[in-house]
Amino acid sequence: MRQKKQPFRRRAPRAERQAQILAAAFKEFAAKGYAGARLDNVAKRAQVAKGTIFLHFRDKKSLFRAVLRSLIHPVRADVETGGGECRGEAQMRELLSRIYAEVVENEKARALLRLLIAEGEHFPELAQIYYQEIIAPGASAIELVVEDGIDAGVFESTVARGFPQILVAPAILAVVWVLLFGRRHLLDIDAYREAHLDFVARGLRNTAHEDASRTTTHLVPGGKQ
Amino acid sequence: MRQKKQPFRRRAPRAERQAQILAAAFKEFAAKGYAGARLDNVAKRAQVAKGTIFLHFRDKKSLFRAVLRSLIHPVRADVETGGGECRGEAQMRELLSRIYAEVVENEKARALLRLLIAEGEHFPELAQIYYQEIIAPGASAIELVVEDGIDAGVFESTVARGFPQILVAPAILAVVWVLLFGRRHLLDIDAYREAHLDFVARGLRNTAHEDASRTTTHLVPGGKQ
Amino acid sequence: MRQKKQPFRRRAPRAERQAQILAAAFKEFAAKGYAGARLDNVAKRAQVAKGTIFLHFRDKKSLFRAVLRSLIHPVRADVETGGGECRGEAQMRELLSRIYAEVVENEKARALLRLLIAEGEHFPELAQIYYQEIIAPGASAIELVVEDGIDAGVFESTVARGFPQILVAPAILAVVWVLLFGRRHLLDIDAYREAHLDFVARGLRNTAHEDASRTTTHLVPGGKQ
Amino acid sequence: MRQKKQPFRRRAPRAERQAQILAAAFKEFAAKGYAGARLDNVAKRAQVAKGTIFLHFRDKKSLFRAVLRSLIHPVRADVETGGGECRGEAQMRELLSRIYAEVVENEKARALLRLLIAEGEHFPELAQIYYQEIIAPGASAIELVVEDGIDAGVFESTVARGFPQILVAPAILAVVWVLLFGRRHLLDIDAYREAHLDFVARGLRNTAHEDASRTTTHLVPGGKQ
DNA sequence: CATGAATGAGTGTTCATTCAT
DNA sequence: GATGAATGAACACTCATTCAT
Repeated sequence: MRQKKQPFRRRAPRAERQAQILAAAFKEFAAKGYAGARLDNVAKRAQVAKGTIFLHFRDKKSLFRAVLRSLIHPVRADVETGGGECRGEAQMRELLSRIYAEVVENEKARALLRLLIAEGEHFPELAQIYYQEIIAPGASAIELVVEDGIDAGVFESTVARGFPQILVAPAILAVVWVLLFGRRHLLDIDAYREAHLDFVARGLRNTAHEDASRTTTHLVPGGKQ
Repeated sequence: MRQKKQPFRRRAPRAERQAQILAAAFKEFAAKGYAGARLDNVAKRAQVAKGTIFLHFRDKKSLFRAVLRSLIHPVRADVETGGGECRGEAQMRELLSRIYAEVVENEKARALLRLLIAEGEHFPELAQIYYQEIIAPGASAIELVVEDGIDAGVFESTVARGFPQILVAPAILAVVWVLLFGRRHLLDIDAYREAHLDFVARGLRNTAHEDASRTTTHLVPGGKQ
Repeated sequence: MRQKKQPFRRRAPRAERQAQILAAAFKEFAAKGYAGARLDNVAKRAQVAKGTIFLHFRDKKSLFRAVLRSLIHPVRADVETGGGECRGEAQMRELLSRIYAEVVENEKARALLRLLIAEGEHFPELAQIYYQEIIAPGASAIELVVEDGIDAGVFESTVARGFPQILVAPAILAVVWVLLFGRRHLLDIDAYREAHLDFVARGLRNTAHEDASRTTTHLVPGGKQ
Repeated sequence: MRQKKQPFRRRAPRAERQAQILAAAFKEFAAKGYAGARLDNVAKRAQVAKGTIFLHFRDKKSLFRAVLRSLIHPVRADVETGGGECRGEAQMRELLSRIYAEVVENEKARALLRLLIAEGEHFPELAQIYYQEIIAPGASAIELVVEDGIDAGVFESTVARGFPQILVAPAILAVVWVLLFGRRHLLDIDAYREAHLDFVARGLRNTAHEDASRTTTHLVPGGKQ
């Protein structure tokens, strides 16, 4: 908290400089795509000389890779921070709500998806990393909740098995929607999320089981926006 | 000043030439994105001189717009060709199956979505057209089936109302999945589609109603691919 | 004068077509210069297909040459149409006035000069033709009047001899002025011409001679425009 | 994507580089006109990479403007460096002689005039600058000398008033002559100048005044060239 | 003859990358 | 290390010229 008296360094330390550039590059790539981005602009945004970029990154491709990697990791961290203690429908609702908060309503996560969709073919290892770091853990988390619910008898056993994607799909659609239509055809995300959660709950619910879980509906916080 | 060699010219009707160029441009744009595409390559692919492109399209942007428009319209046509005579679950299954055939398993439709996600911000009118021609009619079609099912008493009335997107979302996720992971993490589309249809059916079904519609399951053709 | 009933030809006869193109090309070259002119525009202005130009002229250079030649000849004709019967100052005034009418106040003649100044180095034979057809005869005409005036004792013998250009120079300056400043710094051509004529008259006048010629001042018509 | 060879770079101070490019561009524009000039050639002449031009000038137009401006200013400076102390005819002779030295016999000034005549319509602000910096001051200088001569009684008051252009016109004609005919029809500039000065002197001289000023004739240096 | 679609070398301009300072 | 001037290959786009129709 106290102001240090600039101990020794003339400029920002290496890591800080790198972070500056990454942040600037993210903005530029997100706005223009890989091919459309100009390193001149990145430098300007980072308040750094153009040549400096090349001291930290071999070339434009490396910079792009570094940017995407730097976007993937924090999302992953978010995904991993564990869930609460509840089970069944409530747990599923909580999990999906976290996905809304951390992906759908997170501009960086949306930009990441856009860049991966747009350029993924030319940077297959990034899609791979994304899969390993985000998709696979996410899918596992969902499957875990489903299995647990089945074990507990509150979820029907046969539905959507093997395809946890089906349960998150509406969240992904929401991301795509925002990417495509942005401010033009606004989606009421809070209402949409609730509809999604209800639909999933209904789809999973074991109809043979006594209908107690229903009561937990809407107990999920509304999201920040 | 300027010398010519052997122009080797063949006159094709205007529309044909234009179609050639559009097809070539589609491939190039789909492969490289807007900024990454090279008109040189488009010309090569179309077996046409570079200058010829500009005889048919004012500039790169116009060509891009024309390509996307030419992709949107056939999809729209597909969406419009009406469904069969059934109602309720069977009709919903048929409708969603058509979406799989025409969007998920249609490379052009996937490429269209990729390009719109990638460049939509720079060509907002294209996203708008896409919305009007594809999204809005698609959503209406789904809502119609839902309303009809509710009227017939076979669908629960309260679920996913106002958000038909939720019902198609898994199909869109499949598209995104293919765009992101392509051959790397193959999705068993046929199985996925069935899981999706079952889940939707389950989610919509009016549990108070006698359970007859279930029998129609799996009557849908497996898709081409 | 009577309308012929289109004897046989389908299109304009060759010479007429050629004249159309020349007229159009003149406008385009005058407006844009040689390098800046576009044959597409020439064709449009001539209401002819682009290819047609090449049926009448080998290439752009030939067309340019033909245009300038077609401009030079009529001016030459104008210069040659003989003068009146007067001598001395009155004759000089008449001669210079004709130059104003035919060169300074003639848009085509001005455009010709501009094109020759601009491109003359690349088309030396055109400057040569211009010299032979316009400059040399013009200079001779002036010298003739001067010699005649000297013989008649009304002009001083030693002045401006060998350099008839000096006497016309203000007219040329007027052309250059219009080319440079056009509507921006309008020259009152009528007043300017009179000042020029007066100055020349004064410069030539034999002061030993009785001052009778002075009376002819301003008897020259004021020019059209 | 893009590979570099051996950049062989030498850093010159910004102004020096700019001057290199301007000088090269002047040569190219003077030789080919605006539209005919090739920036490739400019770069070659300046021994600079093509891209370097755009580091110093936004585009071809800007470069052209900068070239013309850089030509106008020194001429202006020349025009301004004041005259001697003499008056009347001698002063007029000195003034006109300076115009010969600085405009007629100065290749850059001639090229400037050619470019302005050729392209002035497309760069009206340049003609305007030329007017303000060169034509207007030049005209004023001449008028000053004329007025002064009239006040001193050595010049006739009514002649060429309001049109100082008439007095310089032969010098401008000489420029145009050189531009049109160059080496083909050489003008003996020294003799021409003397004829011009004599003619002007004669035209201005107050015949009522005692004829003393005549003695100053031919005291003017012959010009360099 | 006339047309105008087609050609492709050649333009102005950009921008990732290098390197002298 | 940091800078930003310099590079030049690569790009979008032009336009004189050709020739099948």
